[in-house]
Amino acid sequence: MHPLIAPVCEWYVGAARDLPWRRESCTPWGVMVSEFMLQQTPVARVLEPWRAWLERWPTPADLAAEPVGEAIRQWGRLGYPRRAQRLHNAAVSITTDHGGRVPETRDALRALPGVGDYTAAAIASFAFGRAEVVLDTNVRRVLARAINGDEFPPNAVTAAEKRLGATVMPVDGPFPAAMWAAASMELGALICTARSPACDRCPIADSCAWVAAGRPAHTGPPRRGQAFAGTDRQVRGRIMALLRESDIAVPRHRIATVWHDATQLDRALTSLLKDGLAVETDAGLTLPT
DNA sequence: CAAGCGTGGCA
DNA sequence: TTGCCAAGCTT
Repeated sequence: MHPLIAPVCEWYVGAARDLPWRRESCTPWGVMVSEFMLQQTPVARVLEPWRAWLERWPTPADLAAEPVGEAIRQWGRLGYPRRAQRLHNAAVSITTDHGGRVPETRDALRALPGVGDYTAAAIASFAFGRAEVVLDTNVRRVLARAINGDEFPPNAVTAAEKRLGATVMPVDGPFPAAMWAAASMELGALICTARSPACDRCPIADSCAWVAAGRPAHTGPPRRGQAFAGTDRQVRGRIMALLRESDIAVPRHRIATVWHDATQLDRALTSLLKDGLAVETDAGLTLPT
């Protein structure tokens, strides 16, 4: 057993947040919805939308029975509305191809729209207790610091990180792999954070390679940021907000009021139509049916 | 594989 | 204030 496992898991027992998708009563579908919503979105902003979503659609079949536009509308301001579209598509696939039950294996999960390596491993682990290497941004940062002595992991997941994750994951012993996955994520979220790590409260600070090295600043390629103001993303966001709030088709002249640059507006709208996040009728634009 | 994809809070 | 960051996925 890797020496990090016991202290991190024991810390987790006393420090874990009581998140609704971690409760025993939460269904695999509830776990899956949480994972989609948490992709690039903080926990605090997911709590209420998650509750409302599960109340409206308690099973994949409930969601699959409605138009994808309803999923996009219900998604609200969570951001990246294509996640709602893909979650709906995944619900349809689960209903038609998996008997209405969320698949249990990483490979079957990975085949669903919107489910990548991380989300497949996370659902298999948290919903079904399977032993999978769960590599999210938190775990990657914990491993980068504690084992490699780097402040931050590489920009994209590397083969070396996957090997390291597999090496550290417990195979037997007192701490299940799924517990390690949740505990190492929680450590990254609460203690070993990106901006201001609380090493004074960290259960593995005394064996952390980064702390031992004097917490050196990140070297190597700059971490890519995300511009937003003035980008097509911002324009798309404004258009989608308009469509979500309207029960009827929104004419193009009303769409035009949300952005000053007609060229950029047209580019954004065209991309939304291409992505299937909006559709055009004679009366104007609507969410897809 | 680097770039594109929303949104809001916090340092 | 502005930039960074938040349980990533797809092409």
